[in-house]
Amino acid sequence: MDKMYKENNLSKNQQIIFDLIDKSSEPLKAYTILFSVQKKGIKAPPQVYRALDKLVETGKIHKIESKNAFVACRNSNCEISKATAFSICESCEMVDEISDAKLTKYLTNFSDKKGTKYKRFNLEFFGLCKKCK
Amino acid sequence: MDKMYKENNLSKNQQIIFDLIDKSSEPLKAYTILFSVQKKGIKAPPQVYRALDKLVETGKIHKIESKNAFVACRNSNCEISKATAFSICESCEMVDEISDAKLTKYLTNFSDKKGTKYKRFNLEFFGLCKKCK
DNA sequence: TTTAAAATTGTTATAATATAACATTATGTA
DNA sequence: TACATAATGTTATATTATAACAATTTTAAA
Repeated sequence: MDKMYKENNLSKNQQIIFDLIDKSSEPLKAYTILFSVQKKGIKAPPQVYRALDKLVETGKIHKIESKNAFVACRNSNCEISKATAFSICESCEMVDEISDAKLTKYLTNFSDKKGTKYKRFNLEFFGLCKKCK
Repeated sequence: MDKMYKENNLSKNQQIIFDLIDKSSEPLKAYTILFSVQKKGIKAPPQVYRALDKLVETGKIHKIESKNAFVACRNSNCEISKATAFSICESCEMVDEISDAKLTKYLTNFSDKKGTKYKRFNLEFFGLCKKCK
């Protein structure tokens, strides 16, 4: 097969899975992804999980830990997932990535009582979205 | 059996499982808990998960979402888990609950660009703990 | 341009995490 | 008491994730 993934940095499976997540209006779970991409030849869980791992690692997607689901990164400032924040609707399950420079700065600079700073954080806010209120 | 759990508000299984988590120096996973309490008559996953659910609901423990593991609440100010923050060591897996009034206030009052406030948040900081640095 | 290392893929099996469903017993309260 | 609610016990199964190994593709260095 011709060098299929030179100009961008995603491999075939990574691209297929990223496109799916990127187009989705809601977080996608690994097995939902698996079922969706079986017609494209991705047939087994490890293929999905490996692509997901790589996409998380490179900051193209984020894992919503409380939901075991994945969303495309919408925040060019999250610096490869060192500083992620999300709002999650408890009713409709909608997830939005929060891009708030002040919040990022506050948390990135946060140090605990012993003066320890952290390399990375993940913040999940829960409530009702506009629609569900 | 005599009313075994009147004076406190935990049932037998809940108490057994809470005690185990409370004494642990590290987050415990559901199946680790299951193996530990089998000699006490708790034999099946649903018994563990039900107790965990209740303990989370009542704020006695918290779930560390990035690890699928549980720690006892060390922060009387988290108000039944409406405002939780943890520091997590990426090397030794140690988890500490952060009790920081300013941080709690900042995040509790946080509203996004549309002015939406949230009911609850969970924040996980990652880095190296004192020992591992 | 070979060629070797690294990354990616394909595949089977299985591990780890979590819940459904239903019967039974214990507890709190009218 | 007696009823409702909460908790328990049990079996089965659903969901999420990784181990292990073989093969292919890509990258980059010699």
